[in-house]
Amino acid sequence: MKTDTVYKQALNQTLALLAQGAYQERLPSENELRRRLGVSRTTIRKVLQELTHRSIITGAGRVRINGRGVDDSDYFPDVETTSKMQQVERQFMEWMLLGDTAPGTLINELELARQFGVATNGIREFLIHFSRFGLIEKRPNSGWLFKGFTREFALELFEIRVMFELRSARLFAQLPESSPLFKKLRALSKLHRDLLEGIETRYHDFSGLDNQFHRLVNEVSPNRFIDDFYDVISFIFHYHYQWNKKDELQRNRAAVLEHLVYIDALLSRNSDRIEEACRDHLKSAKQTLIQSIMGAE
Amino acid sequence: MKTDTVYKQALNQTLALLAQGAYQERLPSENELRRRLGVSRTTIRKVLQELTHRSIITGAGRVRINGRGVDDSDYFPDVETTSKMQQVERQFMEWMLLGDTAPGTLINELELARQFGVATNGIREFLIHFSRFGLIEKRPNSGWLFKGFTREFALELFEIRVMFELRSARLFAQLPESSPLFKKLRALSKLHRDLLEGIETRYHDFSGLDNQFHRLVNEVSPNRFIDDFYDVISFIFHYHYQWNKKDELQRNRAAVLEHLVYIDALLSRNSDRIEEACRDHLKSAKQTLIQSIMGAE
DNA sequence: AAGTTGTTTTTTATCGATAATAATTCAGAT
DNA sequence: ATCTGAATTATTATCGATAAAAAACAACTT
Repeated sequence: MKTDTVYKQALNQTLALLAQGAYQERLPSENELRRRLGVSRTTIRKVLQELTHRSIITGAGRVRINGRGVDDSDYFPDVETTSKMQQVERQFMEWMLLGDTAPGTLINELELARQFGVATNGIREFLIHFSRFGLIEKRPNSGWLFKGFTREFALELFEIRVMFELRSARLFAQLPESSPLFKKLRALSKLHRDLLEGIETRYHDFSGLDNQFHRLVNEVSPNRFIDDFYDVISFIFHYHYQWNKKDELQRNRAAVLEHLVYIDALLSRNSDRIEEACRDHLKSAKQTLIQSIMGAE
Repeated sequence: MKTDTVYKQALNQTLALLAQGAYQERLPSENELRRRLGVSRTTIRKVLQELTHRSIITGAGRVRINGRGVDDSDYFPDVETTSKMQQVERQFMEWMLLGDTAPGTLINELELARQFGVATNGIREFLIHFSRFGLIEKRPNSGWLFKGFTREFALELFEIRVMFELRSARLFAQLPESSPLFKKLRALSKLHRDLLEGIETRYHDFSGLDNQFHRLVNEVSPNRFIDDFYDVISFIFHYHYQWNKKDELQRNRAAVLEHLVYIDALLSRNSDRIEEACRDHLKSAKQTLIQSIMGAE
C-alpha cells in the first residue's frame, strides 16, 4: 500500500506556515493551500481535518481560523515524511559510497530488498532509474553489476561536463546585451559575494549555489540531454559531498572565488576570458572529485 | 510468474543450429551449448530433454546425436519468445509513433497496462527506463507526460550527436597508424562496398551497418556517457525507421556513400577531411530524421 | 458566475506471492 | 580434468491486491 508521507509532509508544512504566523485570522481556501503546498485537495482536506481534530485550527467550512498555538511535538518526525523511493535511494547511496562497495560487486535485488526493508519491486524500480548514472549495468535474468565509483567514472563524467559547459559558455558570449540572463547572472553574483562574506559559517550553502549557477549557464540554449546530464552531476555531488566533509570550507571558498571570476567573464561577453574561466573552474572541480575518490580508497 | 521465453528462444536457437548442420555427429557438451546460447545449464537441459522427447535428437548422456530432421513446425512462434518487457516496449513505441500521440498527452499506467495486457508494474518499469530517452517526464504521484516526438527533440538529439561524434572523429586523427581500429575500419569499408553492390535488394541492412560504424568511431576512447547516448540513438532509429519506409532505398544508398567518404577520411588521418566528412554525414542524417518527423505530422 | 466545500471515481505507490531461470553442489562416469 | 545426472537453493520476472493520493464530479455560497 502507498505510504502517507505526502500527507504527513503536507501537515508539517501547514504547521510551519501557521507557526510563522502566515495566516492570522482566517485560513485560505483549500485550493489556495493546495497550490501553495503542491499536493491535491484530497490531501489538504485530510490535513485540515486532522488539524481541526487536534484543535490547532477551529471552525469549519469556509471559516477556519487559528486555534491553540503550534507545538514542536505536533510535527511528524522526518523519517515519516520521506517516501519509500527516497529512502531506498539514500540507503543505496550509503551502501555504495560509504560501504566501500568494490567495483565488480554483483547487486542482488532480493538481498537489498531485505536489507532496506522494502519489496523487491521498489529496489528494481530504483535500479532501473539509477542505471542512467553509469554506475551499474543490468544483466538480464541475472542481477546488476556495480561498475564502481572510480577514477575512470570521474574522468568520463568530466569529459562530458567540459564539453557541455564550454558549449553553453560560448553561446553566452553571443548573447545580446539585453538578454534577461545577464540580470539573473548579476543576481547570482551578488549571492556569491554574500556567501563569501559569511563563508566561515555558511560554507555548506555552496552546493546549492553551484547547481544554480551551472544550470543558469545551460539556460542559454536549453537541451534536454544536457539537462539530464546535469541531473546526474547534481545527484552524484549531492551524495558524494554530503559524506565527504574533508576540507569543505577551504574547497568551497576556492570554488566560490572561481565562480566569481567565471561570472565576471560571462558578463564581459569576451569569449577568450569566458573559455579560460570555464576551463579553470572545471579543472579544479575535477581534481577535487578525483582526489576525494582516491582518498576514500 | 516469469514467462518461459528464455527456454523457448533457446530451443529455437538450438533447432536453428541443428537445421543448419552445425553438429553433424554428436552434439557438444551442455556447457558448450550454454556458452553459445548465453543461458544457464538449467535451461539447456530443459531444451535437450524436450528435443529428445520429440525425437529431434536421440541418445543420452555424453552421446547425443541428431535424430529426425528439424521441421519448420518445430519452432515456437516468435510471439512466445519475446519477454513481456520487450512486448511492452514494442507496443509502447507503436502507441507513440504510429498512434499519432500528441505532445502533451498524459500517460496513464493503468490504462496502458490494460491495453497491453500486463500488470501495472511492468508498465512502470518500462516507463522509468524509457524516461532516459528524453521523450517522457514523470510527475510524482500523478502520471507521465509525453513531450512529443517533435522537431525540437530531433534538433536537441542531433546537437549532442554532433558534439560527441566530432570529438571521437578528431581523436581518430591522432591515432597511431598501428592502431587495430584501422583494420576494423577497413573491414567495415568492405562491408559498405558490398552492401552498395547489392543495395537494390539489401537496403534495409544499412541500419545495422550504421550502428556498427558509429560505435566503432566511439571506440577510439570509450566513454560510458557517450555509449549511453548511442543507445538512445539506436533505439530511436530502430523503431522510427522500422515504420518509416518511405524512400528507404534512396536514403540508404546516399548514406552508404557518405559513410564511405567518411571512412576514407578517417583512414587518411587528415583532421580537416575527417571533420568535413563527419559534419556532412550528420547534417544529412539530421535532415532525414527531421523530414520524416515533419512528414508524419 | 466564479469560487468553495462535499462526495465519488480513478490512478499511483507499495506489498506479497509464484513460476521460470540461474547458480550451486556433489557424486559418479569417461 | 571435464562431463552428465540429479537435487537443492537462490534470484528474477511477472501477477494481483490494497491504501493513499489525485482527479473528476456535484452541490452549494456569496
